[in-house]
Amino acid sequence: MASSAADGLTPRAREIVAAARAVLEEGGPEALSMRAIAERLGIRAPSLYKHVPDKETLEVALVADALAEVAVAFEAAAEADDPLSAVAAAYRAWALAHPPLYRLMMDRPLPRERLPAGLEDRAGSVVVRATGGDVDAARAAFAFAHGMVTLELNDRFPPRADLDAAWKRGIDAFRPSRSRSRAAAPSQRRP
Amino acid sequence: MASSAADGLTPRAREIVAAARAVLEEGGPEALSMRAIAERLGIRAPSLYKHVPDKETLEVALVADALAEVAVAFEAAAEADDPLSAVAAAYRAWALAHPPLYRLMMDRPLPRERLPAGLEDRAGSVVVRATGGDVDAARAAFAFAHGMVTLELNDRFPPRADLDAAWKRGIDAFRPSRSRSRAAAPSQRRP
DNA sequence: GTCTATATCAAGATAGAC
DNA sequence: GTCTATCTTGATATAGAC
Repeated sequence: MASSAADGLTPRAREIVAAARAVLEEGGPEALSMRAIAERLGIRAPSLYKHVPDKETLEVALVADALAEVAVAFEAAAEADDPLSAVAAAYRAWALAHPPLYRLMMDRPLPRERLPAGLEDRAGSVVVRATGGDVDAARAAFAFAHGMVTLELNDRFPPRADLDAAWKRGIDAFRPSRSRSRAAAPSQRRP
Repeated sequence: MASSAADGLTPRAREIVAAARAVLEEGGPEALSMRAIAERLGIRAPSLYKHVPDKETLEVALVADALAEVAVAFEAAAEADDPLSAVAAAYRAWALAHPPLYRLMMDRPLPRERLPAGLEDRAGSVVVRATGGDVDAARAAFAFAHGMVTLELNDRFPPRADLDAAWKRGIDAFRPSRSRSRAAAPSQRRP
């Protein structure tokens, strides 16, 4: 649950990030105001600015923490017998456990220049390995998983839709397998 | 470009919806304020409320128009030799041509009770037919396409990523085909 | 490190005159 | 059908005292 400490944040700033996360996860994106974060800490909003320059810094910290957590979950799942299924399951589970944080992480371009170096690639390389090195399949699988999660979170499927079956159908489509034949040779370039 | 007229909106209200759409498409979601809509019409914001009850009604109308446009594009694409590829291409093209409208349509639950009856199903049934009646494949393909589009719109892929190849890889995975074998029999239920 | 007071801005919406 | 004036709310952020 906690996060890495390799960022440039003071201990008090990390407490503020933790409060921000709690506010976000409990109240959604609209609830994430400097006032609400301060209130959760028992202080006033202006006091936050002694520890954090602005709200955007908090959001970047939340995104970095989320990415790191997903990467950790992926690396654990990659050890399974069926890595692609396990990674997909980990992705789905994390997203459904943290909907507002997932949206904060995914609903806009990544602030790459403000993120720890290599963080983005950690999760990505796990997926490429899980598709047997096929980067096109890895990107397609990523898109599939992201699409399934957001459609699920946004209640876009019919009420009785069998989402487990849809997940399985998608994962099967991108799993490296001797039994699946395709016309063109799969691309084996590395990320 | 225009929209259906089967809604309960007066002609003046439809002009307001059109202005709202222009504001949204040109300025993004944050720009969509009642003030900005009014300004585009050369009037003041309070005047809008003589024609439209509130802002949410405008957003619902925009979503309904967007859904109808996508359905029309789908129905045209369904006539192609390779329906699934054509429908996917139509989806991608529409989304990339209207990013803020696409997000407005997709980034939250559908206001189903305020939408014209059957509108949601029109696009959905085209996809199910394009996957040969396999609803799991249809849902997976929908998720794949939605994921690709949003990741593309949000610049989440590496700068040099070959997205055309990823699209092809995904579509190939969900196309009904004699050459593709799977363990379990595909579900043939109808939506 | 926290406070109060305040600046600044912008949003949705209503009342009532014309 | 449009206007002005206004209400209400809520946001980020700064200044400066304690």
